[in-house]
Amino acid sequence: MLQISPNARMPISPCESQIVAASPTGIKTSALAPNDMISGNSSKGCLMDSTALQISSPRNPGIKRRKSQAKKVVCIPAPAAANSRPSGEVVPSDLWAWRKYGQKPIKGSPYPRGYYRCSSSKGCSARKQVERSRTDPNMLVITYTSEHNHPWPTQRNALAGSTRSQPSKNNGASKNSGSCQSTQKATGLKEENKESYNNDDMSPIVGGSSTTGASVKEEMGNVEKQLEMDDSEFSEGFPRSYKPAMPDSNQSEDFFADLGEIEADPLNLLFAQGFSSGDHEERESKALDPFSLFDWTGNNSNTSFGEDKRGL
DNA sequence: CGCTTTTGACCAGCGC
DNA sequence: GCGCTGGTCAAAAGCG
Ligand SMILES: [Zn+2]
Repeated sequence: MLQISPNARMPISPCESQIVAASPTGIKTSALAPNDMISGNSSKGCLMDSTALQISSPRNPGIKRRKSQAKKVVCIPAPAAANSRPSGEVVPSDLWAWRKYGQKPIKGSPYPRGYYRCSSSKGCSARKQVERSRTDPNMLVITYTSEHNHPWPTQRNALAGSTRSQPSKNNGASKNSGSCQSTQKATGLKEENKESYNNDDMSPIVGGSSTTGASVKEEMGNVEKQLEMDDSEFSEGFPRSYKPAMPDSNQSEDFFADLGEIEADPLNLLFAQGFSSGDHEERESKALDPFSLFDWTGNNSNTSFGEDKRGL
């Protein structure tokens, strides 16, 4: 599945320099406002993270991490433009299993935003929001919220699961609309090719920039409150000490939760691998090994990013 | 049979 | 108080 730049699209070099000086005042490093000024260019992935937001789960008001919600905004070049080639967009999300639980059009963006949740563990509160960059239709902005409380290997058996035919939608002719989209094995990440998603008054700038033309257009409203970030507690280190052997242990969960947020930034990994544009429906050759990943991760986080949460 | 995706409805929060 | 927006849940349907 993960092919390295199938379309002459060099292995994008993700600016994984998320450690941008998190100035508690004005970090306009474009680390937020995904639907606004993200992705200055459109050929490289940008990974910025750390965005403290004191938001308590709507459903569970009151229960919030001792720390603010850590958000990671990752901009990556979409494998396929929203109108480029209907081959099912598959983004090298992470190696985690995500289950889509919602999708809604976002004001200020012609593209909808998908809400994903970790399907690995029940207690895992890791969430992911995927939306196409407004300025760069070929750019996907993935916002990670919360962290996983379980080791990676939780990929479990994600077989089955499709449903690309709208249940109650006109065209009862049962067209071949969803001819054969294939089913992402590891629940990678896919996105439908929504054509013009006319929203309110914004013109569907679809197909604007195809690869690098990126004509960052202006924004309209809602770009005011954006300097409310003040967090510098990154937790990149992942307890590589863990081995794939704790599907869903409460203790582990608590444990993790306690140390706040840890993550192995699988993105890096995926970045390292390169991106792939949905080409075939039969991409299941996981070229990634949990072990490799782990090793990679551990090594990286432990060596490059340094670890603060070593207090386990 | 289990799991996933899809879509609408529901709810809370915020602004005015 | 109303309207808007964002986020989540729930039900239905399909696939392996
Ligand atoms: Zn998880």
